[in-house]
Amino acid sequence: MKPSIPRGTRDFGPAEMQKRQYIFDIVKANFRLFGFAPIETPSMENISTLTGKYGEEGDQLIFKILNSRIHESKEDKKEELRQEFDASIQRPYNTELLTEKALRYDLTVPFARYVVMNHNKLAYPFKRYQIQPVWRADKPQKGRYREFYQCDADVIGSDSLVNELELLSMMDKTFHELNIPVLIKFNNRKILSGIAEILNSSDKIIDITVAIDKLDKIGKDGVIKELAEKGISPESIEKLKPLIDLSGSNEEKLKVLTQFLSHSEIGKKGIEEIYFLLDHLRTIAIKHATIEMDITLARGLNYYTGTIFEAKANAGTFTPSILGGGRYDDLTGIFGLKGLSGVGISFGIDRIYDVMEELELFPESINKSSTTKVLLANFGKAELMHCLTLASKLRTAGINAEVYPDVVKKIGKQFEYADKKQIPFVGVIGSNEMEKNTVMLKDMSAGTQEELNHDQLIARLK
RNA sequence: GUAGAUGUAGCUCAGUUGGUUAGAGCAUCGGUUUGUGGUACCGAGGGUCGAGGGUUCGAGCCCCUUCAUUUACCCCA
Repeated sequence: MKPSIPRGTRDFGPAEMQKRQYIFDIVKANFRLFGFAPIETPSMENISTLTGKYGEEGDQLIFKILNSRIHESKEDKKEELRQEFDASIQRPYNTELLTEKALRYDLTVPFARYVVMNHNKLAYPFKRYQIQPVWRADKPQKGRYREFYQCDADVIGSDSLVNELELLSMMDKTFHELNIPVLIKFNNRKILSGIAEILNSSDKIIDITVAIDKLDKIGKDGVIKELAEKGISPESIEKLKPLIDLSGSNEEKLKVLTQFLSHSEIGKKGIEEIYFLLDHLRTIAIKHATIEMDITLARGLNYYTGTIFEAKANAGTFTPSILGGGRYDDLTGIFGLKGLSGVGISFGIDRIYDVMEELELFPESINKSSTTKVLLANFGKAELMHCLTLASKLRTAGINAEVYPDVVKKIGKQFEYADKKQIPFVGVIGSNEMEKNTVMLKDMSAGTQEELNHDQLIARLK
């Protein structure tokens, strides 16, 4: 049998893990620096926890888990199961008779569930980070996987826009440390709601923003055509024209918007919030990222209600969104806990990896498959035991060391192993060295070697 | 869902209008070298050409079906 893995999933070898870990470490360090504490939640949730939170399209991308041991059901139940199975082939959902559990689709909804279940134990505002895989039953493509990691940081129980500022600052710092030139776009759902209010078509707001978002790709006429196809009235399209044409600096765009939304309370609130963020960007000293307001930024997840964020690499040809996030006023409400506002972001580490790979941003030092500093090569059983003692001495000194565990005919094999694993030094211990209590240390890249006693060896490798 | 591309050795891929025993590089193993890898040279093993059917004297190549992978649209990290 030829082995394979499910599509949209990947194995990660040591060399890839080294680089992935590098990203995780930087992200995690920044989460901690900004006061976020870690939690983890189960890979699977009750399906009722997840459905209805991600919009119609999102719901269909949830990976469902078939109920276990259905073969043990009583006979009358089996008939019911059969009917449900037949029915579920005809429609895009099935009941909990077949599926009670599902793999998590993101980390935000499980977080909301966690907050509700642990309400009395938490100190608000509660700041948590969470780095775990999520699963989506999407069709895989470049930069789109069925299993991928999200790195979330959310603060819940505070409606202050200072949280948004802190998150912006954290994004800037993190991407700076990763050395990724980044464009952070932000918008406010209240503005989108305002636009819908003015046009009197709140149900079409997603269609409208999606259409406007395509301006770059299909041009102004294309956008207008798409709006018409989505059932937007000609009068509304006429009204929208200044927004389609929106360009210039953040200030110029806001001026147009302010006028457009002058009769929408919620729209005006959105503008106020955006001004707050823009006014204080200087305070938080964004050093690296380009920050841009973009009223076409909509984001699919339907729980966002305020600020929304998205980041893309600002270089290269492969520029998928590598971070998303936003504010949700009432995510815990559906789980019965009202009045907790939250805001959070999610780094998409798999795409960050792909982008960094394309732009060759991984530092040389981590670009190898092993962290071993020295391999102790041996010539026989007695030498091998001697190596073990020396290895533990090296490790006590904090030097990553490994011992070649087999006694082999050709010593070259051990050098070959070190070479393949890119181990920089090989310590050779034969009977000569053992007698003198020394090591013949070879520098693998230079090809040179010198005989050292144990103290010299440690000093040399430190 | 819609459209395109690709399936040949463990991996990456060649393979001429259809014509003897299907090739290369890398990897593996052995040797040149029984105290030295990466470089060089010599040799070896390894294939139901994704699967099934059809056309033909003859199919890796043409036709049909099917499965898998992949890219784009939609949406998203």
